[in-house]
Amino acid sequence: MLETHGDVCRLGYLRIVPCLLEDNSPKTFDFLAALLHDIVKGIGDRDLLVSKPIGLITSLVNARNYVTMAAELNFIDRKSQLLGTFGKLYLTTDSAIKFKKFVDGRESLNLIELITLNDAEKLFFLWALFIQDYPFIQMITNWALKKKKFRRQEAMIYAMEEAYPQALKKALPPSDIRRKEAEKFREKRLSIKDKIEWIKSSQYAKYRHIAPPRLEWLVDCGILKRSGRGKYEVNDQMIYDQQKILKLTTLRPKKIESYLFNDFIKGMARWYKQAGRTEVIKTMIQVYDRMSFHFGGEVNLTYLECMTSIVLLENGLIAEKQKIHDAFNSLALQFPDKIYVMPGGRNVNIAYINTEELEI
DNA sequence: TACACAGACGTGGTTGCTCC
DNA sequence: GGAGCAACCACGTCTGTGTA
Repeated sequence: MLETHGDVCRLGYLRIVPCLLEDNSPKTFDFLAALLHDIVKGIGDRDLLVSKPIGLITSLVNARNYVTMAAELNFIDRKSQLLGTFGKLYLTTDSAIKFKKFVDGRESLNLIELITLNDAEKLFFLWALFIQDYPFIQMITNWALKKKKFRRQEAMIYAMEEAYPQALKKALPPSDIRRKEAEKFREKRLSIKDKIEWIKSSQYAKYRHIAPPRLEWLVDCGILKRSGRGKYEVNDQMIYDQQKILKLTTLRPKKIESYLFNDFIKGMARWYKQAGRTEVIKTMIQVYDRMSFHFGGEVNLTYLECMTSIVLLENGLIAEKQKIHDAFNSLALQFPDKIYVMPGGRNVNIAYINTEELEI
């Protein structure tokens, strides 16, 4: 489960962080925040935005909160202060190229481009969030989809007094004091009769930092939309199948990748052209090259398949993970001396492709 | 028009690292 | 080992504004 700050509402900013770490030199969070703040502070076309989004970076302090969020999402590895797994994975997308150029000053972006995710990125962040914020984000998503239309206040009450204690129960040992505290949230809130006193309470401060960002992340991923100040509703224009999102909210982390990139992605097929075998293989090799650059020689086969699916989506094509897996296997049979899989422990398979000598 | 509350903007306390 | 400092975390509070 992620530790959050109420400011950190726009997922789009997180795409910049891996680009800042691509040189493979460790950077402190404060230094990264200063870089991030410097890069985005000049972009001031906020008035042009129809929806007036919240969570824009306006100060060094909230840039710092975005860097912390990047670490929570595993875009940054806290220990080494280098790229984390999801940071490395993001750098293998086509979309990352635009942000690398932006960071280097070779391309300029406006605020809309900076905070808006394309469909492939929405899927990428959905993946990262559902893995890293398990099971809290699942519960909130499930509640929101069933509720259809709601106010921020009621979402906060549900999130903090029902979902949060349940999520902590799954995430923390029974002895952990935070579990016991969370179970008393409702009782404590009801004991405060005066609304002003409630809003000034430390418990309300905690609510505001934990629940609202998650609603905004679901807006960025295209599942919810804002329908006024503090109001949300399910986005009826979303590219996903609502039933499939509901199913996604019931899965354990181990099942999420497989479901997201097989059944779930099928629900998006009406918007995309099916990828052919050649397109799948060409993209997979391209993604492999990018991944081996960031991960070293050892490329996790599951990640390779998921990222191939995402990069295909960026190019208007759709292919399920199973189809990509089959393409990999058939290629491995065709070129046994250039492509193979080696066991990497804990059921993780490492793919090796000698791309230099491979002719497709 | 009042006030409830959303959103912005900190800040004090804690942790952990480095150097002597 | 402990002092000093930087980095980091967990709330806290103020202001502006949408809504009843």
